[in-house]
Amino acid sequence: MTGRRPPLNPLEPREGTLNEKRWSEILRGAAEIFSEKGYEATTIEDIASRVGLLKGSLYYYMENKADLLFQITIRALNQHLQALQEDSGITHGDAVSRLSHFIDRFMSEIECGEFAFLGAVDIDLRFLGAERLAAIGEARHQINALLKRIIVLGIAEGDFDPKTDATFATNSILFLMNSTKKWHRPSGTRPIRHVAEWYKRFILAGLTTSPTGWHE
Amino acid sequence: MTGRRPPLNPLEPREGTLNEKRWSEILRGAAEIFSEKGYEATTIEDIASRVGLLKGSLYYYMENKADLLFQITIRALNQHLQALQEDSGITHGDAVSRLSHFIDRFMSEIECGEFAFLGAVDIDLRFLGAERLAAIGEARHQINALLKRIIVLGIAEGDFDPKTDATFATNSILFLMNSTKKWHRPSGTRPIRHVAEWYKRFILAGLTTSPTGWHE
Amino acid sequence: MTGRRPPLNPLEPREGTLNEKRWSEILRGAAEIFSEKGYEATTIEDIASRVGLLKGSLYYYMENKADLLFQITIRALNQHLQALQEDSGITHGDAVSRLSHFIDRFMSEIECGEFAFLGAVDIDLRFLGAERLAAIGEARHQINALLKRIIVLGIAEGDFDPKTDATFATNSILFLMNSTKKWHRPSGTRPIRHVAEWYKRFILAGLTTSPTGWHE
Amino acid sequence: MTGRRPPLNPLEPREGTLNEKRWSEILRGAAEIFSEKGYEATTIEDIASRVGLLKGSLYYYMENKADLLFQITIRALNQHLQALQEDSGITHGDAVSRLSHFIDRFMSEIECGEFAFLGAVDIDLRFLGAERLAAIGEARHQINALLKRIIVLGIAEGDFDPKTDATFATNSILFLMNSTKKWHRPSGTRPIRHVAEWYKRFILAGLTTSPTGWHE
DNA sequence: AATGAATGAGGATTCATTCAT
DNA sequence: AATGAATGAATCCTCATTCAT
Repeated sequence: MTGRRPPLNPLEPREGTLNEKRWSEILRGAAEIFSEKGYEATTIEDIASRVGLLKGSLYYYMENKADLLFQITIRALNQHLQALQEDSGITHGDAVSRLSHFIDRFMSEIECGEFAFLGAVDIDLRFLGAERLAAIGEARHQINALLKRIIVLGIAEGDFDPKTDATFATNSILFLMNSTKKWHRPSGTRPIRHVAEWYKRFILAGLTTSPTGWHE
Repeated sequence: MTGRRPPLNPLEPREGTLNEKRWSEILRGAAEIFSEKGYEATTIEDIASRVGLLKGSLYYYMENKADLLFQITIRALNQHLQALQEDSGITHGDAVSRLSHFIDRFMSEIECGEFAFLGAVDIDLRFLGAERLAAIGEARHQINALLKRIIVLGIAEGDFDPKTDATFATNSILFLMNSTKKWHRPSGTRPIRHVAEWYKRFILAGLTTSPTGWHE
Repeated sequence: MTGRRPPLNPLEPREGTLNEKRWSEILRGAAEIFSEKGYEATTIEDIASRVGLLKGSLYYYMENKADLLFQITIRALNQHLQALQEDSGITHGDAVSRLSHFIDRFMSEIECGEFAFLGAVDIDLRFLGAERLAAIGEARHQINALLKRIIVLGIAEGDFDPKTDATFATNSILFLMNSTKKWHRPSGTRPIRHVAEWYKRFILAGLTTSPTGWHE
Repeated sequence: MTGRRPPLNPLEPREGTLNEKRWSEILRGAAEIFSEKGYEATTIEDIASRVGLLKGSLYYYMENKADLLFQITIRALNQHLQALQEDSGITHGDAVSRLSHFIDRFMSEIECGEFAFLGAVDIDLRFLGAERLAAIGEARHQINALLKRIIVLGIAEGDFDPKTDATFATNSILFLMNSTKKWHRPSGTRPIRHVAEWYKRFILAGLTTSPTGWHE
């Protein structure tokens, strides 16, 4: 319990120390503003006042601004990953069913995960150091790998077109879903749920072996 | 010829008056650096020195930094739009063929259009004023509408699943293609061309009426 | 016992009330860091953690940062002065012998006095208020006066060159010895002891009446 | 002629570019304030306003605050060194005469060199990077070596006590002279000139072979 | 005695922008 | 057309200090 601890491992999720609730509030507040105005355009003061603190006080909790960006991103990714890994519909059954569950779960995270709002903009991670970038890359990779395995499975099972490039497909699907917040403004008549349904139909049809091949 | 003109219409493409070649060089240089480091992280000095000028000298050509961002974006979009509109494969034939050509042309612009590199990052347009944002929105809308018309046509022709929401589909396809540069590092064995082929197969299969419906 | 007392006399050695051992530890720790990094570059947190306390806790013992600097300096000077005054070799005998003892004692304080390390750098006292500066000036003056008396005596006794300006000589000798730590890194082959021997020879020869005058 | 040049060689004396006169003014102003208040206590704004510029404008000339400290120090040392090297009285004749000239010249630099005032305080160089510290160390070493050669010569010639440790002697003499400004406040009756005379007598007597040895 | 939390006044540095030449 | 010089507002971060518990 010793004030801001020394710059130990820069990846340390910084748990268990300090007022953990405050820290979460700060991350949340920062994430909101980052997604509203972008990382660079966001001022430390912006964040502080959203949380009801003074500029300097934030430094009791964080190392620096980039720290915030990293913690937010890694938290969001990890929560996302965990949610996917814990969903038994994703880890059991045939590939078509798994993929369907994957899309559902992924979209529901995008809609109501703790850092849901982050999806609205690509936050620029270039401000992070190499080590931190790597940590984020790793988390992303895990999600990627999870999906890729499903696709490979589907090809093996004969449900997905064998000509499918699993890497292309994986990236396409992930970026497709991640782009949702950029164009979709949820409304009563077209909630995110509908988009998820559309994705399922579109993606599954796109991957599925066409009974009758098509031109080319 | 006449030095910097008064703050006319902020959308004015600023044609004629000034050394058009220089201006293009500047836009190009700026675009490169913007996509390398992001808009905010790019300094006027960065741009100036890439073009071989001194900071202050840039102001002979431009109004301000955001000006640059706008001009680059609008140019890129307009070129993109024009290329699509002038491609007769996109404006003639059945929807399946048109969409196929649309994807091809779009991807080839992404690969070798004047501002191709821009695709690698979402450049943040929040720095632009409302008026300029609107102009960009309009250009984007036109591309969007072009594609949407094809999809609506395909549904009418019975080639695309009638349950398809044209708006969802349009956005999906556009964002899908626009995300390419974010994950694809072109290499000898998997050039962008291959990705375009994949997109065509994936998207068309995704839209096409499944002869035998699928689960749900 | 009574927490931090009101801002009494800023020179008050703060005896009694508080845990004297802790206070000494703190002074010692602070002195070390001051001499390592300089006064300004040293943070309260640096000091606190060296003593195993938390930033805020230090204020239970001290008034403020400058307080620390003052207490350290005045302690060091007083110990120095006392050591010199209590050395009978310095207060008895002829001037040559007294000066020789003075140098020995002074150098041994520099080597192993409680605040020996302070000598390595001139600690900047400009952060102290006038009153405290005066107190330090007074302590220094006493040491100065002690030495000066010896020199005057030596001149009177005819051992030192009558043309000697006692003030110049006093300052020269004192600053000479005080500069030792700035250039001398003690090693097995040239311990501080050797430097002290050199000083004795050099200084005494420098002051002693030249049997045969020299040029000028 | 391109604005503040890139952080080339951090030792570059930064000559020939920019308004050289301004740069000198800035160095001079900074040096004055550094010696008045110390490096850390000096604000960039302090310096700027002494030169009649605004805070930010200083950065047109310098890299950062430490840059200033370095340039000042290295300039002062180099001027000092040059003055010593160009004085033929120092490079010709017997050691006694050379040393005498050395002291004279050195003291006159301290009195009226461009950065004379610097002598009043030991400026803390810990803020400089390793490379710069090394450059300064080198300059100091040259001065040191110059003096040391004279002393070695004197011993060889039989004028200086053969028991003299040339390193000890060199450092003593240099630090002795450098400490002058710390205690001497020039006045009509005791100008620096007198101190120089005293140093010559004291130092030469201190080094010279005592015709009749003394105790020990 | 000690701590965790907060404060707020600075201070260094950056940079878009201006403008006389 | 281009430049060198200057501006000044903005921003990140530091740190001595306070204080309720």
